[in-house]
Amino acid sequence: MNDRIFVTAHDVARAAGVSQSAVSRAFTPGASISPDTRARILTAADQLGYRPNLLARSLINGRSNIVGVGVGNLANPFFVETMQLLSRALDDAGLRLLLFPADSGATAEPSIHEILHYRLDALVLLSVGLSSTLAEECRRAQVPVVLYNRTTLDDATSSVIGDNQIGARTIAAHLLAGRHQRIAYIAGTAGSSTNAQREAAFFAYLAQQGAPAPLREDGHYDIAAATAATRRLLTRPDRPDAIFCANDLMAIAAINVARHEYGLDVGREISIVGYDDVPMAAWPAFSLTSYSQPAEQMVAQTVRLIRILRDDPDAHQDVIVDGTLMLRGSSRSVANPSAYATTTNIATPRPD
Amino acid sequence: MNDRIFVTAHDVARAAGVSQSAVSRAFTPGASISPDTRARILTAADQLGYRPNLLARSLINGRSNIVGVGVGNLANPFFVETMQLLSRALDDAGLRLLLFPADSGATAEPSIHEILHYRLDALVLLSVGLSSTLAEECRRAQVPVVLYNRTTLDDATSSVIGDNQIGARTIAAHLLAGRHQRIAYIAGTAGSSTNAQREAAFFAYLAQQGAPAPLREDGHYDIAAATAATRRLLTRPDRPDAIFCANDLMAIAAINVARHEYGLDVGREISIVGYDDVPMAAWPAFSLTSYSQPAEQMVAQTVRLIRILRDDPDAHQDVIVDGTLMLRGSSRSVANPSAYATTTNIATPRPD
DNA sequence: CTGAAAGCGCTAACAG
DNA sequence: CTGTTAGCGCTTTCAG
Repeated sequence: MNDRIFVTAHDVARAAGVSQSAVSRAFTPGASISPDTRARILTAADQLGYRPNLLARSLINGRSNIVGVGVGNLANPFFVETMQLLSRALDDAGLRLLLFPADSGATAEPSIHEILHYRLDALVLLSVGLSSTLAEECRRAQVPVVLYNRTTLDDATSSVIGDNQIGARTIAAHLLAGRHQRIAYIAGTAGSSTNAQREAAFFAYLAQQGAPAPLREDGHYDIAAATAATRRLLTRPDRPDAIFCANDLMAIAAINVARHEYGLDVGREISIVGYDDVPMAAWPAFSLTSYSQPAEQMVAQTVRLIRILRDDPDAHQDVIVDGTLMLRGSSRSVANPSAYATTTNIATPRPD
Repeated sequence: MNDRIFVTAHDVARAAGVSQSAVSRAFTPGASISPDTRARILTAADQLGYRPNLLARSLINGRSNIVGVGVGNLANPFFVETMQLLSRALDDAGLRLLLFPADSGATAEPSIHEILHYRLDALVLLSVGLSSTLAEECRRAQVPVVLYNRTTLDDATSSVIGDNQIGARTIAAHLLAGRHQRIAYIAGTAGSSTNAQREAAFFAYLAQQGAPAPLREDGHYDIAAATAATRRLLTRPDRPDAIFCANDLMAIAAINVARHEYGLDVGREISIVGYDDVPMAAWPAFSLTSYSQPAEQMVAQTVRLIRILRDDPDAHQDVIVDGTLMLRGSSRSVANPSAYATTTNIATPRPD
């Protein structure tokens, strides 16, 4: 066993000729201590290389300033972007980010059970489902949970999501306005609330407008599955002339297949639309029309919720953030996009 | 202030009619306790929803089982892949991953100074430089440092890197074998050891083979900068017919520019080669020839180092992991690749 | 095998 | 403003 010997507040106290609690005060922002002794202590501390042990501090005030973050699958750039923003936002809020891997599926990995043993200020689940046993464990451990890009019927957990209803409806309207005849939908993971909401709203809007029910394939929010799904669609005799993929990752897979395997002119012979508006969507290689989920705002809301829940664990709420349909080359252009922009934003960005 | 009340070992002890230390033993793997009382304690603990407080435990045994990970920029998919693998690998090793954002530059964010106050078992820096002050702080805090995809002259820090020398030489040989006339290099971040090593080896090999010195532009491992660099290169009257980009992210930016802005047939009119072999490189949209850095092996080595350093902080070592040149469509094909494969692996993978 | 007791390093009243 | 005194929740001798 490695025996690391650390400099403690006692050592500093002895060196500075003060009590150990004086050392503590010297390192506590608003504590009452004379500038003189404080300076002396800080000098001694610096010489000895002293750093207050945050574990001990957390043990006392009962909170660790640590937020647990469970991430399922970083293959989706939307979550990468989110991680990036979240780590900075938490940092700015003085919170540490304890990361743990989770299955994208409904249940989280066993390790989360252990992670809960830290006195987490909150637990954020990025597109990871909350199993009922995990919810129960968090309740017991008194760790507030924030679901990101996911919702649950459980009333006691907070969530931050984009407006999947409006997003899917706007995309449906966009495709109808483009006079597409055979529309298809490539679905995300079956159990996910994002897919459930997008799919329901998409199908409902089309039905409501008197359009035929779209074709449907499963893509599981996964490149390989979406690739296979696209192949199935494009091999059909009644090949669709428009595909709405439940996220950008799958849409990019679909573009790859349509263009490189079937030689289709994406944007003319077939329209492909995604969801999330990941940075890659703007690349000329894809120029993907996509409904944006503003990660920056969603992260800001997440941190806001965490700060509230830290002080009042029962103040759970659900936040819905607006998005925008980013019109790009992968979908057939329409004369007047704003004609169907009754409920949401639509933008025609210039390529980067 | 929110006052969360937690179940402690005392509560369980009272409920089970044993001493508090018995409760501790019940939760300590190899402790001497009768199966009978152990079972009784576990039952009581379960009923009360008791979880041992890991902060208190860490306070005693002096180690937190937490590894700090500093990440500069997740725009590069290589680091995303690494993060994914690393979080799982650490999890399997029973270690927690405390993430903090860092500048890609030489110095890490201020927050790292605070993160060091936890009793970290180790600190991993993903392609983030180690400033001398940070190194000094880690030494004082007795936190062993592992540099990932980076080296430093500092003898007291460990590192895990790919073989940049061989990689760059292999790429140079590949381009020469393809009879390219005007070769260019788009460099990564100036201060980074990866760029320094790749650039030096690339230039040295070309010179050694009697080839003219390549053109050179700065790409800073950044999409926007690499895009601009490529434009500068392709606008020249003596446009290069081959570009080696110091990583895949920049190579993909270069492909985008060459193909969509200059209408070039990448792989015939111009060869573009990257470094890292990120998953995207295999997509048909890019089909990027690239020298692989096997993230899986590099992560495994990193975790191995951490486990060693946990017990012996002075056991620093530098690990170099082999890569493979993945030949794809973005570079002019060569009759017999193995002809110049004197020092490394070369593969011609099938597209996914 | 078990309980009592002594801390891990720090903060937070409490007197002075 | 400062030192003293209790602990935070747990592990770990040390007796029994």
